[in-house]
Amino acid sequence: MPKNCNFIEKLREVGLRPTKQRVKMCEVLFNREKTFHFTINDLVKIISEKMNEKISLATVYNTVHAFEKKGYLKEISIDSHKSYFDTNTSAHHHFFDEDTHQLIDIDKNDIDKINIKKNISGKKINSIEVLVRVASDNQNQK
Amino acid sequence: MPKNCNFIEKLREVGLRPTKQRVKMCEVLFNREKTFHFTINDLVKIISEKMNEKISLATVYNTVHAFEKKGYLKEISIDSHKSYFDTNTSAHHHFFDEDTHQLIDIDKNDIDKINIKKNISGKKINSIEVLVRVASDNQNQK
DNA sequence: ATATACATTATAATAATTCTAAACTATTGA
DNA sequence: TCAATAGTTTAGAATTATTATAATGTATAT
Ligand SMILES: [Mn+2]
Ligand SMILES: [Mn+2]
Ligand SMILES: [Zn+2]
Ligand SMILES: [Zn+2]
Repeated sequence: MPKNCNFIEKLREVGLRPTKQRVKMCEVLFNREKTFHFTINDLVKIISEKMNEKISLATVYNTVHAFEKKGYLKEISIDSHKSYFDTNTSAHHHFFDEDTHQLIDIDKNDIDKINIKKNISGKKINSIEVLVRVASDNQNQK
Repeated sequence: MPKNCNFIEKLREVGLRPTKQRVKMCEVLFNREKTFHFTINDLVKIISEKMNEKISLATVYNTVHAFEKKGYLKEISIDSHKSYFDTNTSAHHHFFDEDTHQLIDIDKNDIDKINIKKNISGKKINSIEVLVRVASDNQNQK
């Protein structure tokens, strides 16, 4: 019944000890319907608001990186000044809203397949990702 | 005859005083045939090796940002831990070589036009950029 | 030339991230 | 069970990249 059981097993599967802190973070990160994009600061804020216990900043960093290494999270580069993370770990495309600084996944069906005609010799393609920067359309002013 | 004249005028055009340091940086950045991708550290190293005079780190930061604001440079996000800059200021696509951490422009003709079928309502698209991560193809081992 | 606004510089301050080492906890197996 | 062990958390220190400060220097317009 406690949905935590999922997470305890999930953590064990990849060899991470299911500590209180890690299970708590799993709940915040993975008990969601939609992809979650966040910065470390977002996450610390959410945890300290939603939960009543304290968690160390170092632990949030450690845990995010542990999850990243185990394939539960992915780091996204849109802004060289901040680290964004993503619960969608597959190669995928994003809108980046320059007004709100929000990342939004682009549905696979909403973009035509990308075709690279010429690659670099001796190299293989690991991923192809598109970043679409959007901002509010201010043509609708009188 | 001195190619600096270009840069002195170029700087004046956008209202930047053509100081010794700025002209020097222009030479390093824009006296090239191909697009130049660099980090601030790269640039400081190049200047201090190629030139004989000292330049302050703060000036390099200031000048890069001044050039960025005036449209001579563009910041590129591939790695949330480092700021990369690009002398190609148009919206364009990149290979990122994960072995060497080198950025390489993708020629416009080497990629099909990207088509986004569904946009976010009330937002206009500012740019569409593709990042292709590549790495050495290690299938060619005996 | 002079005045003025703008730039450069060394250094200090800030912010994000990582390190350290001591205290704590989950797991193992006697 | 219950220690022994390996792994984890934590507060705070250290590191790194970047930005701010404020004194000094320089370009430009009279
Ligand atoms: Mn990282
Ligand atoms: Mn920047
Ligand atoms: Zn995403
Ligand atoms: Zn480029």
